[in-house]
Amino acid sequence: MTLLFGKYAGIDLPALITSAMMSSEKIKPRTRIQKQNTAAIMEAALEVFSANGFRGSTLDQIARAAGISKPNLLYYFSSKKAIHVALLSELLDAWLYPLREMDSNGDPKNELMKYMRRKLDLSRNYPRESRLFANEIVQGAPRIKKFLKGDLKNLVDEKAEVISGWMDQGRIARLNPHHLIFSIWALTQHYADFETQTSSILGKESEQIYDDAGAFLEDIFEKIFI
Amino acid sequence: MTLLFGKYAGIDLPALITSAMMSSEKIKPRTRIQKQNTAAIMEAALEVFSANGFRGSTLDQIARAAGISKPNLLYYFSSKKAIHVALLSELLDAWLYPLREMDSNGDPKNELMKYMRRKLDLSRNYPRESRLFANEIVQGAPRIKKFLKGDLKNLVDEKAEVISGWMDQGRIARLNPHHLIFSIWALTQHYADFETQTSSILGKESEQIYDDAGAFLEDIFEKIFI
DNA sequence: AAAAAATTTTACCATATGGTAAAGATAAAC
DNA sequence: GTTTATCTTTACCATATGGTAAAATTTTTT
Repeated sequence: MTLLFGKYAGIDLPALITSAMMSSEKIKPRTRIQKQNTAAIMEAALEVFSANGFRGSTLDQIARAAGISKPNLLYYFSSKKAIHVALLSELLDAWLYPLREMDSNGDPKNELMKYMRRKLDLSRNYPRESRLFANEIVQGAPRIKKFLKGDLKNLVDEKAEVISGWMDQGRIARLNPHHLIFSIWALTQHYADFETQTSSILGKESEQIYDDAGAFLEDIFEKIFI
Repeated sequence: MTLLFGKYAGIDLPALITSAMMSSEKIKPRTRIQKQNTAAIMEAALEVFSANGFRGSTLDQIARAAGISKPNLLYYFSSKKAIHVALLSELLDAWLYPLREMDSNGDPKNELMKYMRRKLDLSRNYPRESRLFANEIVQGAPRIKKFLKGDLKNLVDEKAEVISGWMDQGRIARLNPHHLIFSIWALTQHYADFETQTSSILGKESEQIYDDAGAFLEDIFEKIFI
């Protein structure tokens, strides 16, 4: 089950699903078969793209994973690129959500901790989505540069402003607010994106690693915010 | 200039270069031409692989970047895979180096800070190497799993033991030592691997970003270690 | 049940790509 | 200067891959 068609760290996201579908290829699947097949394709594409990157993935792989033939797949999406774009645009909306939720009227430390926990939950529950994103960024974000410089930059700037305000009021330690946000991203996404590495080193179950990571991140951010 | 053929965050690494060359295709380039061409190929391959991943890169691209023909490239390396493996095995030795340098007899906070600074320097001075590594890990580390579970795990376990000792002695805050090491990796590599993202958001020069990142990381680790 | 619309399959195709064979050209050794 | 070893180019090839056309099938509508 992909992020967008399901729940999202415990929160329903019907609005996001709708907006995502609009930007997808077929403007809103009508029939039962269309709904079923596009969902299967998206799920398969997430699996394949997140594991192999865009160029490392083939239409045959995706079609096989979706349980349909390649020409049939191309009946639903006009090209390989179109599937990738559809997946990413779904993801991006969802990716912004937890940061958007950060409440300027809430308790600063509490709000930041909540954001950190949500991001870690995303890594834990949606590692494939995280890796899809990571693959795209590491390779220069050819398809989502506009998003990075637009919606993402705007939101981050806005929230950095909020955090900066909290710092001015002395309610939280003075730090570079942009880099503080980056640090939350880096520390949480690392567990999804570099899972192969952490699990190779720790030799533990994924669940145990995330529990330990959660405790560790609580510990250090507790100190950082003071 | 690649990491291995040059300097390494200010430190000469002749030993690493030698050991890396041994594991390369042609067991030690003899002639002037061989030396020149293998160097050009490695440099070109680093550029291309780090930007596009393994499957996203073509021999034609690498050959063009190296200024030679594809068949000529294959005179020096038996396959695409061989170039990739040669690049990675060069990198891995160098990658371990700063952690190996962490001295159990030094001052704990000082040693950890030094390690953090070196890792950030690596991101700053060798972002392509960092992205080559990131590409490989994100996609499940098909070619270096053995390294992760072997040399890397051993070294990390050993150093985690050292850090744990420091914590036992109360010379540094009690934290999960493995995750502490991961946090240094995550926070420093993020600036190389996700450079597209950070620069899109900040809209600043890379040098400025790294200066700010350095100051930020000093700030937070100062707190974390207490 | 017939007609219309939607879906799936079969049979292809053009291009890209990793790789090879062998002849030709250079450079090094004697 | 000739021989030998190294290096480079030309001409290929087999396979993989993204994508298309059109017939065949299934589903929906009337």
